[in-house]
Amino acid sequence: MGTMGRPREFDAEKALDKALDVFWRNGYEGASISELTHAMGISPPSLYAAFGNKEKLFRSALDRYAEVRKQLWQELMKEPTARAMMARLFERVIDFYAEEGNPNCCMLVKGTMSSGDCGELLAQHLSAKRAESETMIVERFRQAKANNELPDDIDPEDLARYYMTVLEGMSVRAAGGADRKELRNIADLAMRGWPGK
Amino acid sequence: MGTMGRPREFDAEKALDKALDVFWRNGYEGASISELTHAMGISPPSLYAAFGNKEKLFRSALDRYAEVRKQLWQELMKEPTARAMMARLFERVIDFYAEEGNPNCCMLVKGTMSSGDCGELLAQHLSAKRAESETMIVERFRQAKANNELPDDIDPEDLARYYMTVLEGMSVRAAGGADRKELRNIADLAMRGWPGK
DNA sequence: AGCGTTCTGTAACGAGCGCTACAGATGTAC
DNA sequence: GTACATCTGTAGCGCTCGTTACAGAACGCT
Repeated sequence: MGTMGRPREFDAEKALDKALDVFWRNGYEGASISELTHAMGISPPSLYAAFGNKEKLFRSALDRYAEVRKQLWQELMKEPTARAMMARLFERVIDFYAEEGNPNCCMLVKGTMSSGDCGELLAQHLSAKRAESETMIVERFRQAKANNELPDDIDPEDLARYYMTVLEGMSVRAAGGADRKELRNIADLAMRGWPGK
Repeated sequence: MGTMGRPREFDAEKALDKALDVFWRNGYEGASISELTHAMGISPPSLYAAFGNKEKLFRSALDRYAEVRKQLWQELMKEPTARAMMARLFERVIDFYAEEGNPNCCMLVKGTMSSGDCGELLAQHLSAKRAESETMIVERFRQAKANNELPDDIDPEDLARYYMTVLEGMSVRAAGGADRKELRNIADLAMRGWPGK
């Protein structure tokens, strides 16, 4: 069997990327089907046949966003020290938020704040995605502690949560119009507070 | 002239407080007129006669939110040192975010992330409100620097922006389900990074 | 060729949105 | 009392939302 019937005339992955862009910019509720179909270059029935419905499409877009982000972060974990890793992560994130083409925010943060009542399950999905990134940092910090890079009274989980919080705060600032310089100042002060032995 | 015609049968301030609660919990787009009127205990025409339209109602609710918040913060500025002020501010904000009845977030942060295309002017209004709070901290830090509480190479504006960012990040975490203990850990690490001389 | 399967666009569904026309109710001014 | 001004609820406006019925088009299979 396999490929029976009329084949689809659009690239599902490219269409998903377009949908991701719309969701990222407007949030879940702010993105309408008509705007999505227009950006994706397909008609509503094609969208529903390929992605189920609006919520499933959002989840797919979210998975794609998280996947790309995870891949970018993964590289940084190889930095020789946890401190260097964190400094580079700040740089990366600043570039990401300040980049012209992008919406100036993290999609996961935006989704968390604007999910509202649009589905408790959706909020859980978002929470899980954020936790994935945080876990990467936790593990890097555990490794750092084993290497004696961190004071004894610092819990890797707490420290990871703290720096994730700063990053999430920076996303709010960026969405509010903060420029590259302001973001860099924030990152500098965060790194200045790095726990000394 | 003055009071001609039939007098209104509801308390406009109490109705505004109810509207604030709905907007706070659901955001601007997520709050429907029917939900608002139901919570406020009035009918749509009364709402429009008293508050203009949905956007103006939101702005009024926002002003009220910011006013209360500003008043709470103002007290803390009297703390003897900037460091003590900041520590107390963290406590206050944690209580605020962890309080049962409240939505677990800052309305200004939520509004900033979920405004989307619902009006550029609205985003500016939100931005101005956030700036007001930040200015309070900047001035307290300026005063602290004059008192030699802060290192020479620390700019009060930068430091205020940094701590505001942490607070905004904490709002994101709280919205994502963080409990009091997690928030306290974040605040502790932020205060641990307080710039030493 | 003919059939079954799947994709395509058009066009529309019911529901909810923000908002308001309207008529009745309730106050002041004369 | 009569006239005017304002608030009140009902009922509905036009619109957009997410979603789908439907008919036609494009493929593999026999």
